[in-house]
Amino acid sequence: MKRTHTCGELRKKDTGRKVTLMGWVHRRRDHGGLIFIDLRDRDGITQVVFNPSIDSEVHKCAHDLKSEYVLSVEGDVNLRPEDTENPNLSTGEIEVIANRIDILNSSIPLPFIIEDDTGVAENLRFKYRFLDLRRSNIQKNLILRHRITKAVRNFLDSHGFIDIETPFLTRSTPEGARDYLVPSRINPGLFYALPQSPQLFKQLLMISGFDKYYQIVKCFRDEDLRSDRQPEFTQIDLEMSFVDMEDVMNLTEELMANIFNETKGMKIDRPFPRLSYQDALDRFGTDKPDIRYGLELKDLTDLLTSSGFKVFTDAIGIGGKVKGINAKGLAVLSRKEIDELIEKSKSYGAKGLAWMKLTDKGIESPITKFLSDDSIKSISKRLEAEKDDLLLFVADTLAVVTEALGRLREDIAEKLNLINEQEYSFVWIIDFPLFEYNDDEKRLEPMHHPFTSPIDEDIPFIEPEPLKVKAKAYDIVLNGNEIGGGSIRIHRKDIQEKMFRAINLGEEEARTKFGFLLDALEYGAPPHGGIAFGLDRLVMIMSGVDTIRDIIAFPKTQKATCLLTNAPSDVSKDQLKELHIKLDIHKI
RNA sequence: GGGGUGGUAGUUCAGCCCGGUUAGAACGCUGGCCUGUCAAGCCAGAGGUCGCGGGUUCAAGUCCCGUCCACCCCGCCA
Repeated sequence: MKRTHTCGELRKKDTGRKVTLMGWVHRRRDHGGLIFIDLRDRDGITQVVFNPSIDSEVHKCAHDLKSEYVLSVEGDVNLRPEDTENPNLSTGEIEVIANRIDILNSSIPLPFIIEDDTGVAENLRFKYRFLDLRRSNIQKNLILRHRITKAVRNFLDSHGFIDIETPFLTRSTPEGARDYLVPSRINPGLFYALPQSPQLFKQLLMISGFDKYYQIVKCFRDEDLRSDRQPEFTQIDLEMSFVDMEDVMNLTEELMANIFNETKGMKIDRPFPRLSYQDALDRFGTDKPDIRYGLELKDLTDLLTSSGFKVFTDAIGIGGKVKGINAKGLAVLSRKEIDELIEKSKSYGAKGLAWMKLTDKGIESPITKFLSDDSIKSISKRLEAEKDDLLLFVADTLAVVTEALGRLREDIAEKLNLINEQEYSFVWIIDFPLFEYNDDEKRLEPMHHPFTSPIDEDIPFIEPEPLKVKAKAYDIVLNGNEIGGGSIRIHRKDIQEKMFRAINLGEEEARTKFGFLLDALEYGAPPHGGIAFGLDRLVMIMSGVDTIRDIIAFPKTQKATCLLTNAPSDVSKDQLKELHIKLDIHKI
């Protein structure tokens, strides 16, 4: 009992061969006489024909087959009769005339049909994920994922990187996301934390002299979920010694080009364009811009300081800004559609959205009466407005204007169909500030993480003017998704201490939390830096799906539960006792 | 923690605004007919805790309140 071929393999040239196929009954078409079975495995579908005049016993057996029965079928490869070929199947020129059938297993009726374009609710799919994963488009995604990680390993191996595992049971770190904790049975009252990333370990490996390290590794963050965020996710993590930013960025570009070439046969243009953090915000309203389309934000503040429109002048008066975008050709929008845009802008934090239509009848707008002809002209010029365009304006604090217009820009790109789904457009974001001010907690925080190196010439300003200091950090953005980020690290103890002082991390606290790193920095730490990529997001984009749940075999729901296994679950009193844990749950 | 969408047959949905007959459709399932289909076709049939709890009413799938689940978003995610 051995299969000779998979269900996606047989072609015209195999005509006449005796073959054995194994797979699942995908579909049955019973004509009373002839019975057709689509036999499916992960490789494809082959039509099997049961003809009563060839073997009545086998034909009778085929009569009882149901969806998802598992079969072994022996038969002859037959060139399909003229006009019965199926161009939708890779095996569509042939069929297998069965002369023997073994039912390897039966199946009870399914909760849903196994088909690519399923309309089935996700909660049902996740409860029966083992059936959901039989769908070929999900299998395709996971196979692409496999090919991507294989390409990554081949590439990094050939460039001298060594795959080293780092612990999952490690210590909690003070900053960053909430940790997943694991109680220690042997050390009552103490906890491990699952790593949010292998950051500190990979730096230690550099200090150990491994020079080039990589790992494709699970990371854990106990934060709320989104369509592109799961509590456990996978990073392609790498670190190199004796390098500067250019080396890491160059290697990254080569790696990405290699992945696309190996898995999709696509050439990726290099070098990737670069945007400073500030330019990204100014021009696109986000630090992860989708640069497949224009629709850039333009600052109009200088043109409107003395306009007669109170909404604009009031915002400018308190130090705010007025910015606009040109929704090319959208003057056709109805009043109702514009109202929808206004509603959207409000949900993005703006107080309102001013607009101006350029029609063949002239300018149509509720605000022109407050503006002089000159300022209308200069606004139009700056936004490169032409007939049929729709101009949109937001006036508020810079942060609100940026956020609202940045997100409106994405909505409009979608409305205007400006997004080419076949295009993959990388961009580097650089020149990040080293620190940002946390308004809620009234303190300075590292923008990236506390081990990020400042640029050399800014080192003297770390303490006197920390917000002016730029970091040796870089994010890589693909089609509007942040897919990776990294930095050159601090390798000198004195600078690391300055950094901790700047974020008000006391010497004692720093010692407790990172003493091992500070110690290690004193024993000849080489200059080093690296980057980590979100594998799930990369695979999601390359698969053309819009949630990472579709490229993870067993994903969790938005409440971080697994509908298949029902995790998380109760544990026994004994288990808790052994861990010295008492529950204290506040019910409403 | 907050805002939004959805939950009716195994599945996908209609019915809900405007309460009132036996809650419908398609697909799937079961049985029958059928020798070139590939979403096979034709005929017949079975199948419902209208998410759950409470309220209003002569009467609730439909109105009101609460709650659970899934999804989208904000906060959060160095």
